[in-house]
Amino acid sequence: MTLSATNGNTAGSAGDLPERLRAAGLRVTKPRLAVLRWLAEHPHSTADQVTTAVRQQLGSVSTQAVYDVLHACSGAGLLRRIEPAGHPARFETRTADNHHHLVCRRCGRTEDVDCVHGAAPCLAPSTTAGYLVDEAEVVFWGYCPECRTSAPGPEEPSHHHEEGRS
Amino acid sequence: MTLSATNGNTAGSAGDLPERLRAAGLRVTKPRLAVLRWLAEHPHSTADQVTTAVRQQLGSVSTQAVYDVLHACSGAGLLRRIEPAGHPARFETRTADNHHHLVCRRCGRTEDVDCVHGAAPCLAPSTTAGYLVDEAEVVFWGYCPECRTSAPGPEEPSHHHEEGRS
DNA sequence: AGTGTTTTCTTGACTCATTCCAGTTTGTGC
DNA sequence: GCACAAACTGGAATGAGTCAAGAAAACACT
Repeated sequence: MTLSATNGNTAGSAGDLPERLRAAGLRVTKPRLAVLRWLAEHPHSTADQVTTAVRQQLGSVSTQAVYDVLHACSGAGLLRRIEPAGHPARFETRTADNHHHLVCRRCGRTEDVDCVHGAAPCLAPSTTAGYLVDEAEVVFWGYCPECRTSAPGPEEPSHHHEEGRS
Repeated sequence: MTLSATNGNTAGSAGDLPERLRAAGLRVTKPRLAVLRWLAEHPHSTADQVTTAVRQQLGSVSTQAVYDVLHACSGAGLLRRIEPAGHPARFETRTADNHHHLVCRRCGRTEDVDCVHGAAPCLAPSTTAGYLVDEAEVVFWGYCPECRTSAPGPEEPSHHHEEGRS
């Protein structure tokens, strides 16, 4: 753990990962670095995708380790977890700004969407029913470019419901 | 299985359920009536809660039957399914209007929220990345009145069957 | 009403994402 | 270097939901 430092941070997208981990009070381990590095370049990956990628890099990593890393980093604010209904959870490194997501109903592909008003215009429900609201999550559902053109696959139970939304 | 019919529709809150089922092209069965009747009075119930309730009314109903009813009615537009991240799916009978939801992070309790004041803004993502967007889902996360006051313990499974209130 | 056909319900096994457990390894502060 | 706690391994388990084959019931028609 001495000479290999070289900091081969080619992308340099997320700065020093070890530093950020330490700053968050987390130990610097190979699985964590690999997970964070992967997600920095491949946002919105599922736990499964992360696991596959990390295994290719490190040789062998247990499923549990990946979930643990994802949880630890999510809790520490290094990662954000998004769970589109009907799809496995996805993770991203963009945690600072408030943005929403665009999710493909069919393949689950997810993209970031900045809120039109920049800030958080959606954070004001008309009635809170006594709830202490701390977050407004907005998900735009649709079909990604690829799924739009490809034939109607297995997913897609023919929802023929088109309501003008509000 | 003969005389017990008597049509004891005491509640009759949502109009003629059999009529609505037929209008939707679905057969009128006891499980379906029971599920719809329960959901009309207990919106945002989980499949498990519905199953428990229906079993108390009809004696015995299979899990599969409940899921089938929920699916059939969702597909026919009689029910709407909501899947808050990290919580089992919930169902409601309000399908006509477009409204959003307020979900308790701890117990999953869900309430309706009429459209946000400036509703339209969020329905127009700044970038669609080529997606064909057909729905904007808004979920307000927070803590319900009960969970706000109760101990700040971690997640509470709260498998309370038959929550007969609302 | 009786019959037939289609849809719906039952039972039970199964998938998938995720978590729990017990034991071992590894990073970090001393 | 040493020790301890945090992190990882491997495997089994959980919970929500689905699939499949056969039995039962609902609707339609005579």
